[in-house]
Amino acid sequence: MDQVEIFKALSNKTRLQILNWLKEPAKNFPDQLNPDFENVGVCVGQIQMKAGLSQSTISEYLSILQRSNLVCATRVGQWTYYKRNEEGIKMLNQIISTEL
Amino acid sequence: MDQVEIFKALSNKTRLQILNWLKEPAKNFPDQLNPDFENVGVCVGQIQMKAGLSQSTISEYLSILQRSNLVCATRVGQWTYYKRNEEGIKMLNQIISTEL
DNA sequence: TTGGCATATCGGGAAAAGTCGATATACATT
DNA sequence: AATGTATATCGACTTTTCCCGATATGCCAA
Repeated sequence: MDQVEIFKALSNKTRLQILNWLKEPAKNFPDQLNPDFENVGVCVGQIQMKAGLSQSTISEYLSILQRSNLVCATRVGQWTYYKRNEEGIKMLNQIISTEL
Repeated sequence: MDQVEIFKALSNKTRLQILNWLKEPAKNFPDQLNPDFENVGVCVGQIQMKAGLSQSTISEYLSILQRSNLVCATRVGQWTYYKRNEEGIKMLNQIISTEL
């Protein structure tokens, strides 16, 4: 994975916020309906409402984060749930502390 | 310092390379004339030659890195020497490992 | 199978970043 | 003072990013 792409993914206030919100889904998305959301993640609509940007924008932001392995997605029925990809984030930490 | 700005500063291949080159000035800038360059850093012209972009572009890139506390500058006569700001880079590591 | 949601993708307009050449500034030498 | 050199800043142009609304896709329920 290209380092530049990862940093680009992180170069946006909303995307950084999403990553942060997903640290504590229960706290940040109290209206979440899916009872299993702690495992599976938070659906796009919830994130969109919280971010206050358009549906298409948030959908794209999430796929940008996904391409950089910062979040991962699970499709369940008509919903796509996103959660942090702690593996990828850990790897980023290593890249930064060793290669930067 | 705004996290987004730091990530933007890192969202460019040449700027990442500069940061890396400055890890080992002696190795990466063998034509360096200033005998004290290990302490003071590498001058803009040397970095520009190595990067192969225009003088104005590199000058701006260096000030972008400086604004994010990733490098620091020392003016000596008509030269400006840049070196890594290890303090700032360490702080970035902390930001990333705690806040991301 | 038709309609209704949730999400993804497409096309576009506005803003920001990338990059250059030209010019300005600042210092050093004659 | 005049010239030369190193760096910074400016103005312009191109490419990329930021967002949006509209449309497409995929799934579910009636």
